[in-house]
Amino acid sequence: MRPSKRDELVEKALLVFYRHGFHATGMDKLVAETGISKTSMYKHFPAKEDLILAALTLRDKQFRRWLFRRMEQLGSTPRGQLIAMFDGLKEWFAQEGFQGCMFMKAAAEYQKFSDPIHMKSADHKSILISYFSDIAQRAGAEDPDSLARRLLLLKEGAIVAAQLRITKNPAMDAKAAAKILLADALGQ
Amino acid sequence: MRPSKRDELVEKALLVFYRHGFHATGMDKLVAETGISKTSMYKHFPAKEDLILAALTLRDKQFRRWLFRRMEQLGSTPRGQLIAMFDGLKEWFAQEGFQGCMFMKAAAEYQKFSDPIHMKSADHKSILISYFSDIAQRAGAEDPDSLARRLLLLKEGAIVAAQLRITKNPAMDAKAAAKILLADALGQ
DNA sequence: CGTTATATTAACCGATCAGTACGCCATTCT
DNA sequence: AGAATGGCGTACTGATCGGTTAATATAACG
Repeated sequence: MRPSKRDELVEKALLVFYRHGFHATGMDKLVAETGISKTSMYKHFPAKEDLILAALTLRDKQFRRWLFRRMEQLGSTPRGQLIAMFDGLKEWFAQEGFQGCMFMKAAAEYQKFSDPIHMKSADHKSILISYFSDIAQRAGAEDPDSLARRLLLLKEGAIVAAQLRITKNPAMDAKAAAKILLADALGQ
Repeated sequence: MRPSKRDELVEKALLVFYRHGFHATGMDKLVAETGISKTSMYKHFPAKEDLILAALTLRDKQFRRWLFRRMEQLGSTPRGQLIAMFDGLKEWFAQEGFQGCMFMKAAAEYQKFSDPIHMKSADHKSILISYFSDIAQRAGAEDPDSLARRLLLLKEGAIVAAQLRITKNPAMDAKAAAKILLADALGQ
């Protein structure tokens, strides 16, 4: 099944938003970069906000699929998978075109908690916590939610550090810290 | 010398940028919110970017002064000060009008590493690391830089979590994690 | 009081913003 | 072949963007 014109638009818009930001990306620029006419865009999405939300939905799906799969590939045990997350992050940070977390940036530009874009960004992170918590429970953590929240802090911090390039290898810093936290939570 | 108009402008601009974002804040809106004429603004700052940089400089000074003082007040030992940072963060998160880290948001809107705004944001975080590292050394850490980087990850992660409200008490999650990392680094 | 320097209002600039109206052109149905 | 349909590019809308210009108002200082 060939990708529909709509999906093609969302995919390309996602890249442009990710690279240049949301407010900084005008619809005209989107037309120029995607080659899709403005009329078509507004036929699929009545407003820019709807297009942004669609892009975030796609990003959420893409990112989770990639991260979860990579964790499974790199880690053989539940504990190993949690630690492998940071190996996955390292790969992500090293990718050309890495520009930080799209949801963080979206929340930074649309700050109101009631804004659908902000809410969507928060949802993405909540889903990650649930996933981490499930694995933490299988790993035998006494308080899997607590461990999941701590690992999320390390992950988000590492992304910030990578985006700003304030440290050389934030993913491995986070990995080292995660090992210590895991040792504590799982009783070695 | 009477309080300069320039400082007044920067202070007010800082608040508006923090609350509404950078691209979303036009110069006309700044005129409306500060009561300062556009001509005066452009006399002090030749471009919007210069005003943003001045606001970030002020924010850097304000935030560091506040955080470092609070750490000294709440912690009596070097180790205690590092942990007290997260008590300080908790207070910050609870403040009305808390909207996340201004430098994160600035870096999110001005993504190019060569952009002065991005560089300024990264500088702020680097200074924090140095400060943490100094304290970590006084606390007797074997590798104070490494410990400082890990604590920064927790701090940045907590700010993200607080901004997005994805967990209830990110500052205390980070504090608990920090205690574990400190116990490991200081061999207690 | 007059001169000078500074701050103000307000209009204005071209460019761009999100969003819309319209006319061209190819396909399809008759 | 001819009419109708629907997708698409173009050009336009009023509003706002960052930034400038000119004339006026205010204050300081001799």
